[in-house]
Amino acid sequence: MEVNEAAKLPIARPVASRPRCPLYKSFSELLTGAVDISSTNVHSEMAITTIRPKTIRLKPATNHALVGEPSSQVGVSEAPVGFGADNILQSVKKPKVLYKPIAKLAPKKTIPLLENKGSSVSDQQRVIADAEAHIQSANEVKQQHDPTTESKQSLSAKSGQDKKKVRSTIVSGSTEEVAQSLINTSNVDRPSYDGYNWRKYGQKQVKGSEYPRSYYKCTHLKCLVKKKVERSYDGQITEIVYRGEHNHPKPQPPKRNLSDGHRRTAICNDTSKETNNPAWSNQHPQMSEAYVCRRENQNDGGLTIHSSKVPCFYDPIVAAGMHTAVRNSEDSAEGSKKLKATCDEQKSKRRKIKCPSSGAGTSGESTFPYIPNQSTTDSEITEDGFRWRKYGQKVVKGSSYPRRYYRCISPKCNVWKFVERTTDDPRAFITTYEGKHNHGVPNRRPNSEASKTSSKSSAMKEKL
DNA sequence: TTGTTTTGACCCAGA
DNA sequence: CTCTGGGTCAAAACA
Repeated sequence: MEVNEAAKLPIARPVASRPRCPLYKSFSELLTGAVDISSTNVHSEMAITTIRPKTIRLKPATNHALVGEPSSQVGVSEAPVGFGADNILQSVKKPKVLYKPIAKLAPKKTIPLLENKGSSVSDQQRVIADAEAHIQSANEVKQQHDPTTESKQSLSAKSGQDKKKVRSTIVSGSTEEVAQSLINTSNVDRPSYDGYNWRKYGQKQVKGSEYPRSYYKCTHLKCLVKKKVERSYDGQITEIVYRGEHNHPKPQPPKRNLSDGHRRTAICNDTSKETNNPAWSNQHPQMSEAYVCRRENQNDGGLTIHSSKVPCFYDPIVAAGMHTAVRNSEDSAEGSKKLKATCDEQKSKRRKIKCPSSGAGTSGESTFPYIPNQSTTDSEITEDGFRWRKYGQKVVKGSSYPRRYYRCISPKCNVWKFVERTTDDPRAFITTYEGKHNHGVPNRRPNSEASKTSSKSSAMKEKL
């Protein structure tokens, strides 16, 4: 006790403040990234960080910061994709660096720097995020790479690549077609992701997870829709859970495009910019439920949906992407800033909105929403590391494709998910997860198929 | 000036 | 009743 007290003295309460340096992302992000990148360094740094009077954030000396950190961030956010680990390391080494860049979405503003040093950070991030988001949202791309392997690779090797490369990588990971679709989609704005604008109203470190969970509200005045973004303890997957239903049309993405257009261009050919987005949003205009998008490669031409714990090669990316995806809405929010005109949503300062029905939509509960008539007890699916059993499928209004429902086969686990095809592209799927696994991933795939099998066995063991 | 993000604190439900 | 943890609030800091 005494010791603690003593220790406390020097420690001031951290004050909520934003990092001025683009390099430094939000704490959560940083934390996340740090974890992803190198737990070791992170820890040490973290320790240092903990004892700070205030949250110290370096101001972005645009120059220096950008050089090392942005990249690092970039790397982080797209670590797999982008910058070399060196950069990251450098940033880490910096004495002042309180936070280690984490593989995560760059704070809106870092992205541009990353990609186009000329453009604003936010742009870049957006771009990246968008791209990823699009990718994800647009289609769940198959990833040929073993998730696990991927993640590792992403951390180390990928860091050296450009974001573009990253994207390409992603693409490559999936079939070329997919990749292209991804690219194209990626070109598109994020907003298209879900097409709504969101405001982050909270973030919390969730027990059992290395990554914080973020809470977002729809910025629309009368809209009570909320969503939360979460990453698995592996940090591999991001989970987006939507609650409630939007009682308003989606904000128009277009302006955003204009403003962001150049970025996108940078990232990809912005041929479809807005258009692409629409794909997703249009197709799922009313999805107010929880969705999680994951990519996975499949040879069958069908998409494999990663459920919540798929370690993706660029997990960070995926996560980031997921994040971004999730953040599309957020992005849009940002875009909305600039484009506010577009959005009818005028946000009043923090209004207290209580989500009446957090349970609205599917997300509220963990019970399985859909009880299949059909006795479709398809085989188990282990795409995300968890084992799923298809228990039904039905056609949802607004969608021309049937939605397939799966639930975790773990006896005590109420987690369920449904996969919905979003576009004409058979590989494009949106996976919505509901609930949280009350158990670990059966097995973590090391790398390859072999690992898969082994993982299965391990999973079985765990179950036992 | 206004909206967004960060983040510790608070509230409440469940164990 | 207490403890734990998730969800939300709201001041401060920023853009």
